[in-house]
Amino acid sequence: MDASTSEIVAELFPALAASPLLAELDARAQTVRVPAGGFICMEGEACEMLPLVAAGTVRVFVQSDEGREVTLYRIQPGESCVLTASCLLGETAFPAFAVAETEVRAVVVRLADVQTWMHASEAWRGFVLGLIARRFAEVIGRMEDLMFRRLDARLADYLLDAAVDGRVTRTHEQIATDLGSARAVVSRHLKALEQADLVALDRSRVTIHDPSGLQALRRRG
Amino acid sequence: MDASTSEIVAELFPALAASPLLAELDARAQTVRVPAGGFICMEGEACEMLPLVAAGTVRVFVQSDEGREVTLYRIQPGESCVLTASCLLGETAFPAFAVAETEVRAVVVRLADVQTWMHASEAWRGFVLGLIARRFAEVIGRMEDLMFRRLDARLADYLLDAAVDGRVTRTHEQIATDLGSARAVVSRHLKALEQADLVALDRSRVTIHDPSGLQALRRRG
DNA sequence: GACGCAGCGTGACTTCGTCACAGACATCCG
DNA sequence: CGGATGTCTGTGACGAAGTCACGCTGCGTC
Repeated sequence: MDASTSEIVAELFPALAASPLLAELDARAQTVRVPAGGFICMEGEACEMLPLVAAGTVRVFVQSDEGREVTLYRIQPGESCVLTASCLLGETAFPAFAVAETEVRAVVVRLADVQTWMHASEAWRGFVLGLIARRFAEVIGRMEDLMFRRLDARLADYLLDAAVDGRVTRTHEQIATDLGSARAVVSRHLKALEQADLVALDRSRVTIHDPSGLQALRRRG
Repeated sequence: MDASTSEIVAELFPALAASPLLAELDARAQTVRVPAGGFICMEGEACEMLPLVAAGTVRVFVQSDEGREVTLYRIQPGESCVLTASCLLGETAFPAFAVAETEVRAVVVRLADVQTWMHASEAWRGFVLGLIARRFAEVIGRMEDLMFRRLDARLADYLLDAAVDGRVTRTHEQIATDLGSARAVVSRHLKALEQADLVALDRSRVTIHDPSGLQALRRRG
């Protein structure tokens, strides 16, 4: 069953639930579904819609000619694709890829409405600006991480963060693209962690045995 | 001799020269000078001022604990420190360092005025949003560059770009921090370029002998 | 069971960052 | 002029990480 635009906004985007804007959103925005694996926006495209994610997650990443990838960040429910907003407002081409990781439900706002409300609504303005600003800082932090920290530290971090019930159910390939590394390198590091009795390895799964041991790896090189 | 705020804005920030805003700027903004090497903003600081650069250049970079640096971008006259704007608007801490490379003259706008004009002036809003959006895209492009291209390609690019009259008057150390690499590595690559007769090396200077040879290195690798 | 495929393990090699140290050059000063 | 000091550069040795290639294993399908 689908929630209406105003229900979604009221629940997940409380900053936008002020009365004049909420009515506008209800009248002019639509809700859409994107299947898992669907493209939200491609590199070099002009953007025409701003999606406010209601359910599911979107992965935003850059990709090299040879196919190597680096995940920039993920968009969670209650957030928006600020790169889209950014290229709407700066009139630049979208500099990355955005793909639905799971099925995504989103409220989409047309370019013209984005602009209109930037001028008319203080709530909208604050919402969009805040998102862009926080993502900008986040991406810069990610860059520091990628450039300055060693892979074993980042891997330990990642495993602790991505674990559900002490398990990370992802392939080495997926882990590598999230970390901006290569599959073979991740496999080697995971093997080393296994030999140090910090984790156990199965097909598409890493089970954490010693969280505090991983914790110790997070800081140092 | 110093130009007045309104003269600077009229010349370098034409987008802001519309009449009501220009008068406000003239009344409420100040011009400042920062000596070469002076800090504009430090990592983790809250920002209170937005500088609009009128003369000189500002280098914005991130730094590791061990002192390695990566230059994110440079602010030229007519531009502004959008990271400052971004953390004003998103209420996040400044995620990098900004240092004057040469003496810098700038019009500074107080936080309160930045906010007020975001609401009141369409010209101001468009100016700030456009700057943030373009920088965001630029930083992501930089990240792709750092992660995916080999150093010799980036070095060739850099030399062609930074050359004035076929000469780059910088130390290997400076080149390395701009490229996000290490001095010794840059020295080695430059030596290789010299042995291939593409450049000549002197103390604090690289002279380009074969631009098209460098050009050929830009893409591949 | 044979086959195909996705996921993983591993060795050989290259690129790059780190560390250490030595030589070359500039500037300042006695 | 000659030495002292500091900056800049060259280079070797090493480790960390990316690339390439190949083979193995578990698991589904026919």
